Amino acid sequence: MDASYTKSRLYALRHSAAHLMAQSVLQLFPDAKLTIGPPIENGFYYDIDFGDTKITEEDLAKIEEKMRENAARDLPIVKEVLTREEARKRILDLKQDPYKLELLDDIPPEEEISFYTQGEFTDLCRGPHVSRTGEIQHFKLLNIAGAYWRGDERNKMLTRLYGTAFETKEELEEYLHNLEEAKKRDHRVLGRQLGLFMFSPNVGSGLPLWLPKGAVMREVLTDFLRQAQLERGYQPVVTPHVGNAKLWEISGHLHTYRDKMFPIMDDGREQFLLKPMNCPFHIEIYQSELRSYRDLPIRYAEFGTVYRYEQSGELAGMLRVRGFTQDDAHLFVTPEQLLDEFKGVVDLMLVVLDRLGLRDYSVRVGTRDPEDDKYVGADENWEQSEKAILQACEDLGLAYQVSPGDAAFYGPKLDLMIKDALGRTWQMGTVQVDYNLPERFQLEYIGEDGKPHRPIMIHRAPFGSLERMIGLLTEQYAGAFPFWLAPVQVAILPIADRHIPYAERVRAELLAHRPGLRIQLDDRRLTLGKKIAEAQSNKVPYMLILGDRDEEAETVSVRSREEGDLGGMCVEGFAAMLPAD
RNA sequence: GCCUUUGUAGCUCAGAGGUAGAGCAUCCCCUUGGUAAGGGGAAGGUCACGGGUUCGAUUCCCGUCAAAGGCUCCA
Repeated sequence: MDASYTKSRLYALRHSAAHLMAQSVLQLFPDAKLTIGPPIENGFYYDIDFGDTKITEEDLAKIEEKMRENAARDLPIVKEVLTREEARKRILDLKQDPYKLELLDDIPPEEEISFYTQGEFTDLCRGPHVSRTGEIQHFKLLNIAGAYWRGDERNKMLTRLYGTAFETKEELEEYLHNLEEAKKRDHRVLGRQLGLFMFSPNVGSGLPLWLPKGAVMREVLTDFLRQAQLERGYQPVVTPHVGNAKLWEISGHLHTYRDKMFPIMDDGREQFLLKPMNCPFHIEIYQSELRSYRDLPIRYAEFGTVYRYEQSGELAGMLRVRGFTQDDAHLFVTPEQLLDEFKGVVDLMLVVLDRLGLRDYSVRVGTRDPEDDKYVGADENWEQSEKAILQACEDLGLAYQVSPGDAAFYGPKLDLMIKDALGRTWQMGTVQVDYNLPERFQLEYIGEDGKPHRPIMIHRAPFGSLERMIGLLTEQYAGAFPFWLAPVQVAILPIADRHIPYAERVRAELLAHRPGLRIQLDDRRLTLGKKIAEAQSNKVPYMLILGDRDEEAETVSVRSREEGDLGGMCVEGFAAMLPAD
């Protein structure tokens, strides 16, 4: 949230709406305990402990009704500053312990302690608020969710009530309308409509099945990246989906990552794991020979499918699945090469983003959370690698934000973050510096001095995963993919059966001009309008309509997805007007 | 995993304590057509699965599975 929002009247209005909701909740459920209730990007929420009472959507409607009554009372909202002792007493009087007392204890000594009161309702709160409840006119409660106290799953689960509020009725209605519109761009809806991918309960939760058109998109994307990587000195490798559990014991995954892995397979002699990451395999390849400093950097790339046993409640269409293909690579570099190689990777990521037409992304540098002990490796290595990442960002002029606690357990990283149709942020591409695995696997190269040295690893995936990337691209483009990515690029629509032979000729000629062009010839006996409607809803970039007139003149009638009827032209002319790639 | 919600034909959805309907898609027939859906007919459902209440459950209750929105965690 940017500063202009947090200082805006809208922000205060939503904050006050949260209070209005809390007031109404206490009228209906006097034993409820309030915790925190802030404004958020598109509205507000309040986390409330309802004890053993289950809150349902019917209650939400009642609460909203009560809110309208309290707004109509047009109560003044009054601020009051208390001392810490007075505040403690007030909270106990209001029966809002223990949560509010905990919050009170967190307020630093130099900060003032304020309460806001409207009618019989008083809440510990930093403010600011609007001046009267009557100002809160255009709001709606949206949904109920569970949320852990202080965001920690070891704590009690509270009930979170979400709502939104706006200055005007029009803005509220527009927001609700946009929510509906966003649902139409949902990749799960479009994925089915466009025949890209599916899930089947018979296969398993979070395990996608790629349909022919989605599989084509995967190939287009991998071909593109494979080429870009070849140009940058990457070498392809291929490794299995399963491997001996010992590998992950050495890597530390079994210790740190166990609950994210599918259960161990045990044949009584050996134990195997479905790989959650490709790194140990690439490391084995690195170690298959004695390496010289002259060999480095080594860049092993693999479109590797990995399996992670994500919590069931976390799965989200293609954006979070349990089996996915990373456009993975591991770079083995000397300390002197680290910065340049890191920059090279980020540069490749920017090329990829540009190609995909993704402009609206943010860069997050994930560093260690000093409070957390999940991280492995020496402090000086962490410091060095965090420094290298920040240096690379500076050198490349990237706008980034540092996010403590978002590092991988083995090293800091740089992530590309992109929003989906519903405004949720997802991590896409990632680059991670790793001193830990080289240590654990005792990786070495022989340096100029003839002595063994330890390389540094860089893990990186510009797409992140094909699943997430294609899911996200589907939402970004609302299914109308750019020409080079469209699963079907040209639909040939003969008007009547007698035009099919001509359609076949046109297809052959078009392929001669543009080898590999993805053409679909619709030779079904349907009306032209029907064929166009179908091709249009499948978002095919170009349609070629072929009837008597075209056959006679040796032309094709072109219809574009965006611009409609473009008129007749010869096949060569059409081939020439197609986008270059 | 936890909280809330949902699960009816391939898809989108309607329905009610007494044994289920529409549109689209599918199949057949007619239509050979010029820029977003020609006409007619047929077929298609253990109402997610398993228990319970009831004379009777797809409908009410419990459990399981799956999905959605959150929370915690990650490409």
